[in-house]
Amino acid sequence: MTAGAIQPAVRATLEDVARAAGVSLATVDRVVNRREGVRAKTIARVEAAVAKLGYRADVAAARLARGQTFRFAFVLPTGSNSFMTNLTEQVQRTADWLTGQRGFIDLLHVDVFDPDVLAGALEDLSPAYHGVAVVALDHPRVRDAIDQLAARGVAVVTLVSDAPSSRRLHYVGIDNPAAGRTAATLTGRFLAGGEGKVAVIAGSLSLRDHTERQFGFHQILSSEYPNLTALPVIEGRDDSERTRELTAALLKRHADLRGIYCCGAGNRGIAEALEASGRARDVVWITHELTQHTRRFLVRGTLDAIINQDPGHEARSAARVLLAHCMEEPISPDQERIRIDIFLRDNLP
Amino acid sequence: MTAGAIQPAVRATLEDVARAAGVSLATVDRVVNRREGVRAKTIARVEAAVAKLGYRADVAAARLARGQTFRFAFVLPTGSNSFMTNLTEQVQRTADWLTGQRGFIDLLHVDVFDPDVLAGALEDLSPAYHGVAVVALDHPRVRDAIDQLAARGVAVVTLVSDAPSSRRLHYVGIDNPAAGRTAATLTGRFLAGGEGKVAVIAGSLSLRDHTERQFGFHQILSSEYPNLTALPVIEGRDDSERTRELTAALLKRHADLRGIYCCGAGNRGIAEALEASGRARDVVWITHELTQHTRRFLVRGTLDAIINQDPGHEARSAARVLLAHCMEEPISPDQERIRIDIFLRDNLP
DNA sequence: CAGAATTTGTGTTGCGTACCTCAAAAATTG
DNA sequence: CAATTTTTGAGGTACGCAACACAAATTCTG
Repeated sequence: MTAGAIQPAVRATLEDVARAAGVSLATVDRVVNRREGVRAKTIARVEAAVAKLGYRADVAAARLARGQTFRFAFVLPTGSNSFMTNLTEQVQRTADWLTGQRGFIDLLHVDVFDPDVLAGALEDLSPAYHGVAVVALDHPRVRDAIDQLAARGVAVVTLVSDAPSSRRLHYVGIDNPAAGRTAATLTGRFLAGGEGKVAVIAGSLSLRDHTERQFGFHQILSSEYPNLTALPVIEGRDDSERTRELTAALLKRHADLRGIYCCGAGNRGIAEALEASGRARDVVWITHELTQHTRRFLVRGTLDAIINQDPGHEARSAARVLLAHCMEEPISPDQERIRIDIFLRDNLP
Repeated sequence: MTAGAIQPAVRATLEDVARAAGVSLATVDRVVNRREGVRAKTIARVEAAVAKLGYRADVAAARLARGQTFRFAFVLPTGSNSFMTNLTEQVQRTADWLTGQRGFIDLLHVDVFDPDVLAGALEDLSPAYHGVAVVALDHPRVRDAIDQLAARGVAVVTLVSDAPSSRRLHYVGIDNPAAGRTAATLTGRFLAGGEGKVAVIAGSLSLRDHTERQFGFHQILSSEYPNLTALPVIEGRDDSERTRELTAALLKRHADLRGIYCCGAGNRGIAEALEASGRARDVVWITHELTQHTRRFLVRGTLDAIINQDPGHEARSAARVLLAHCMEEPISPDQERIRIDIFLRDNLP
């Protein structure tokens, strides 16, 4: 328990290992870097010394000596919804950090909603990139472009939105069906046994993440909360004005509308319609992504809960995964798993 | 939008800056490391060159050259509740990571519930430590021990449990009143308008985090959910068996018990009592910390929600804060803020 | 056992920065 | 303008490792 004698804060170096194993520095180097031409017996001796001294390569020195640098491209959507603006900002902060780690990020903005444009951008990418992070689209052309990059030896991670059957290295984002299920459970429980209708508003049903969310939502709603009836999914195209009109119509048509789940953007429209109707307090509204707007609606009580994915975590995780892959280092999956955050008024960060 | 001509992946070095500024390497070194004896005019020239070239020190090279190493002590509770076991494990993983960053962590276990023992341990700490992370206790002797460390120039961060009026550098942990409010909102909303009693079980009211949580809980419950009556707080001493007995008695005495909020440990006891009573589905039970046990209770439906703080984030954040302080680097507050996680069955990681 | 092949040792260089010394240049002062 | 102080330059060493060349020692082969 007590402090007692603490070990000196000095790490074993390659030289120490060489001395302990009774071999030369070059041999240790051959062993730790897995080069050819060392007898099995010697390898064992060196590895024993490594284990005994607890040798760990000094990453700073190693990187310096290697002099490698890595270039990554981050391909994000053009357009300006708050979440993507936020993500862009976080990617920039991550780029700053990476600069200190001998990594470089180029930020490209393309219209990711158009498969051809997105695929084209990926195909045009300079072969100088060691890795690419892309907000993907689950579409044959995009998958193909990703596979081509992978075939060229470029590490690809999908960000926020996945292309599951492609040869991407990793997906950095939340489990969207689970997010939908979470929204359904919150809706169902907040309405605790009451009856009525629940509306689901998506940006577009051609976006995989939106469909996955609404799938998860319906799954739980129908199995666990039979007293609630889901209305047919409405497509708001992530546009506030259009979403406002649709929501207003919905409220007018269904006097027994008890809940709204929005699995895309366009939240400002929903808030306006809800507040104008005077039913903001009676309708349970749950949406995705913490932004300056959704935060305000939540604090005000119009919005009941936010399902969130943290763009900062996502940007950093994508960079870490790419970097680790390039340096042939392992990644720890549960540190890279993106959480589905739930925010109520009380636990807003 | 297109890839076009990308910059070479080479960073500007100190030499580049020297050349661009038309001064020698030594002068650049004096400027960037804020040493004495450089004219204001020259400083400006160098800084202009730094800005123009976007020079950022190579952290790897800098660390290597400095050759500094840092020693930190992490003082955690003895005893074996799941959360603390988990935290210990995460501190060990953080220690692994830190080793690569020239930092060393010694793990000390003491009985943090005894202020004298904890204060004694802090006082006995070797002066060789550059920083200390401690699961603190808000008690005069402990505060004093922390202040003494701070006076000696040792950076102290409190971990999970704070000692607010001490001279600690930083608190790494959640906002406990907010966590209590979150629990109250969940309880209130899950019971949506129903009437009845709600029990609050704490480990001990002498633990600041527990009292803060129950304070937040009561605050929201009384103001927002007047239909729910909070019973007097019960102290389970974080002991499963004792908590089981208390819960069983509670369930027996109050037929209209609708909710249980446990702001400490001892959850296995609550689960047993609830399941034995056959009222697991009717009573909304909310507790803290995701562990193997609480996860099981949540999946099974006995438990309704978990308020969580991520021990991995906490351990890494504490290490980052200590390291940044030692290297006189700034920290970014919102990256170090520990989130209050809400886990339902659907969004379990 | 000679010759070839394999394994190991010695030695060097360079990565980008920190930190140091000493001398040279420039600015300031009397 | 000389003497003094301040500022700048030149140069070196060290950090721990990677990467390489080449020589020496060891083992294997015919």
